[in-house]
Parts: sequence; C-alpha cells; structure tokens
Amino acid sequence: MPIRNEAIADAFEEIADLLEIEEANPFRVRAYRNAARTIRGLGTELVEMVARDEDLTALPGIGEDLAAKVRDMLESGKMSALEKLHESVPASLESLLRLPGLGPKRVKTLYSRLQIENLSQLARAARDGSLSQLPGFGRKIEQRILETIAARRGSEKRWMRSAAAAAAEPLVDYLTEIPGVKRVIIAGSYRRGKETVGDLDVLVTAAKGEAIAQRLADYPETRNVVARGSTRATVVLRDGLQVDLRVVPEASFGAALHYFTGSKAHNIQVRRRGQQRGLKINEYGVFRNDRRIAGKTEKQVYRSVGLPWIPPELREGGVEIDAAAEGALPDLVEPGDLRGDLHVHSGDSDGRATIEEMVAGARDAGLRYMAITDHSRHLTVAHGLDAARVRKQCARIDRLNEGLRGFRVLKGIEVDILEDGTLDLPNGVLAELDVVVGAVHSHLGLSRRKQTDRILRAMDHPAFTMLAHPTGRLLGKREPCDLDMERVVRHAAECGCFLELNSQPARLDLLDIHCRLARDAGVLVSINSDAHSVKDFRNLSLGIAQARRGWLTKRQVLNSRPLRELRKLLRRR
DNA sequence: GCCGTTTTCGGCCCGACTGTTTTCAGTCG
Repeated sequence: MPIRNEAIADAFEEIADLLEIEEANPFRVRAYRNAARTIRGLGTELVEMVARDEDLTALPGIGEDLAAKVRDMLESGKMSALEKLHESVPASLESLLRLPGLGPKRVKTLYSRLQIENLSQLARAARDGSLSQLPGFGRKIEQRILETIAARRGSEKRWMRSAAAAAAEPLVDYLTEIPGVKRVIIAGSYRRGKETVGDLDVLVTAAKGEAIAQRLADYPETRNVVARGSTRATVVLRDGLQVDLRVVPEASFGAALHYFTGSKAHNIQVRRRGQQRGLKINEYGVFRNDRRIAGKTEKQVYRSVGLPWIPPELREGGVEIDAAAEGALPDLVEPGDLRGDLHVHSGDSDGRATIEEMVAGARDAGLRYMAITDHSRHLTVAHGLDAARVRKQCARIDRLNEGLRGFRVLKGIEVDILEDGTLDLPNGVLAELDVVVGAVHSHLGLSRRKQTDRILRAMDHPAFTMLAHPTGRLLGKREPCDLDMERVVRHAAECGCFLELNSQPARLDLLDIHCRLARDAGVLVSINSDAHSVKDFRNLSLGIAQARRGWLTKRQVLNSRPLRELRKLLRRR
C-alpha cells in the first residue's frame, strides 16, 4: 500500500505541532507547515514523482531536508524524524492543542508540570483545581477547558459552504442595518470559495467599532461571546458556527479585506514582498515610514507590491503570486459564463419535477440548454430507466423541443458504471443519446487499481461523454474513493471525453486540485448542477467557485460553449 | 527548515484581545 500525499502532509503537520511544544525555532515550525500545505495542494502523488525520479526540491517550501524526509517515509512507510520526536513528546499532546486557549506553551506546561498527556487527564486536573495553580493558567482558562470538554468541542468542525451561506446572509442583513455601518462583507475562506469553512470572517467598515461588536453580541442568533474589543469580536452562533467580526475605517477597506480574506500563507507572501520594497502592510493599509500610501482598495494593495489584483479563489499561498508577477493569472470562469447544464434529473427517476418544470428552472437560471440525464436501471432505488423507458423519454423530449424557442433539451442518461466497468444499458440505446454521463454508485470501496481500471474501461465505451462526480466523496459523510486521478485525467484526454464538476453542496467533485490536472491535460470540465428539483440550479454557483479555485477559465469549461460548439465537441467521440 | 533585485548566511508578516500579570506572554486569525 503506497503512502499517499495526505499521510505525508499529516506527518509534517504533526512534526510542526510537536516542535512547537518543544519551543523550536518558529520559522522551522512554519517550514513544516508550508511543506504540508504544498503537498496537500499537489495533484500528483509524491510516490509517483519519486518513481519518475523528479526533483522534489523544485516544489515550493521543500528543500533537501524535507525532500529526504518524504523519501524516507515513502520507502519505510514511516517518518523516522517523527518517530524520534515521539520519544520526547507524546503524540497525544497534539489533541490538547486543538482546545481553545491552549497553545504550545501551555500544553508544554501541562506536560512538564503535571504530566498531562490527554483530554481525560486534563479534565481531571481542571476539576480538582490543580490546573489553575500552574503558571500562565488561571480560573478562567480552567473553566473554559471544562466547558469545552463537556461540550465535546475542540474537534474542528467545518461547515459546508451552503450551510455557512444560510447563516451568513441574515447576519449580513442584520449588520448592514446598524447606523454608521458602511459595508459588510464576508471574507475568509468563504470569500476564497472553499468548499467548507471553519468560521465566518465578517468585515465591517464604520467609524466606531464598539457599538457594532455590541450589536453582534445582541444578535438573536448569538449563543455566546468569546471575545469583544473595540475593533474585533468573536461570537458563537446557536448552531455552533463561529463568527469573527472585524471593524475598520472606510479608508482601510481594501487592506482589511485583503488581510481578512487570507489565506494566511498568501498574506505572508504579499507582506514579504512589501517588506522587500520597504513597505509595511497591515489591515489598515500599506505604509512607507508610517505614511499610508494605499489601503482603500485591494487593487491598491496589490499594486503597491507590483502585482495585479489576484482573485480570492487563487489566494492559497502557492504559485499564484509568481503567476501574478509574470502576468500569467488565468481569466477565471464566471457565473454568467455557463450556457447549459449537462446533468439534470426529472421525475422519471428520482427528480422531483417534470422535464417541463426543469426547463423553466434552467431558463430562469439563464441557461440555453440542458441535458436530461435520469438514472439507469441498475439504480432501482431511484427508479432507474431501462432502454424502453429511455426511448419513450427521448420521444417526449423531441416533442417538447418542437415547442421550445431559444432553449434546447438534450437527450441523456446518468448511466451506472458497473463493477466491471461496463455500462448499465445496451450499446444501441446509448448510441441514440446526446449525452452519456457515466457514474459510479456502487462498489465504492474497490482497490485503487480496480477502481481506476473500472473507470478507464467505462471511458473506452464509444458513447461515453463524461464521468460524473469522479471521486464520489460526500463532505462530512464519505471520503473520496481510492482513485488514480492522474490516470483518469490522462485517459480522458486520450478518449476525448470530459470530466464533471458536480455542484451539489456535499459533492463539489471534481476537487480543485483535480481541476488543475484536467486543465493541464487539456480535458474540458463540465460544471453541472445534478439538479433534482428546480431550485437546485442555484447550486451551479458553488460549482463555479470550485472551478475558479481550480484555475479554470471559461474556455476550459465544456458547458460555457454555445450549443452549436458543444454539439461538435460531443460528436468528436 | 527554506530561500535569494539585501543570495549561501541571516533573515523569515503583523496586530488585537484575554487573562494573568503589574508590564506582557500566549493565543488567535
């Protein structure tokens, strides 16, 4: 079983945590974290890069030392540097760092003074009062630790973007109403279009901050106030979502938005560029010798360090700064660019609306065409269609199209890819369709080799148009299945088929790193809603955000093409 | 531990809030 990137990144993160507790050089700690981030963002497995004898030190943040540690782990299955650390620092201390208020210093104190290594020992010490006697601890921290353990928080929960949006919209409305408030904007990972967010970062511009922090504390949905000052406040909403508020004057809007949007790694890189130019960049502006020279807009901030404005979705502290400096930023796909939707269900299988109703919904969403792709017979729970029912549906679609102006319904199917890689309907009927969306709905646990071979075989079918929700992951519920995405992408390029980016809130599958693989291989991506009801077309905006994080331009998105052009691409198979 | 329009050593982003202090360390974003 080869070691995956995820495991190597985890090992580096763990080393960073333990080194922090050991009070190592903070920049050394950061080096491990940077490397972990680089590795998580790779579309390519390190094990394959090493097999191809590629130079790992070419990766940002990875030098000779860390490259050697990667090779060590790939060869031996474990990282000896981490094993060695465990001799002096127990691995379980990591779990203590996750508690609010406990950082490396206090965790070290816990371990060295009271030999506390885990949550239950910590709870015991908090209950008997010995915790508050330690230097740097007091009654308040002791109390908070007890509360946190009782509520079983501390395990970092992340929220689906759609759930965060449901909480964010009324909050923005509420804050906007406050007298003196000029602007309210959600920044942070939400603005960067991440598929999940850990909290809501709310930026407000106004002259005075205290009143606004107070109003946030008074917000009916606020459960408790964690911190409150004159320019920032943190509260937890009833549903458990944390909100970080930041208030700055209007003149600092751009600098604050930049700072509060992050990512942290991106900000560090931008501030470093500032430093090299003799500038200091903070959330209030860009300063030369204490004189503010920029800050009203983000564009000004970037210009001050010689860069064009960088879209938030790219700000992960990876290669976007270099790309910007070279004038090589992509012109990212935008919501208005989608012309159609190639994965839509109707009541003929498990949808909740008629084809006619879905047409109306798609038109309302600004689309000009869509493919009806109901499930195939194997998916009996979804009333999957057999060949006869597919043909009947096609005849109805033909009649429907005769009455439509300025909109076209394409005939399609979401056909199950069976365990052996064959498709769940006879070749004859598949050949009659405009769009064949292949999907894996069973045997998700196959080995990497078998799963990949299965999908490659399905792609070889001459009628196969695109692979639906490629990894099958469901956020918070199901991990991605074990799949060699590099082979899948290469094969898609060879066969001339496409990959779906499924826009359902819990799917958002292709992942962003796989979008980049597709882009590099010249494989077009179709951003589909997989709508089961009329309102589901709204989810396309989530897919767009994901595609933007994957650096996709309009030209790289299949369903941004006008119908005529799309038909040509579909026929090419 | 990484990295280079201050290059192979000496730097490495910056500020707010809390709680424990009595001038500030620790944590957080």
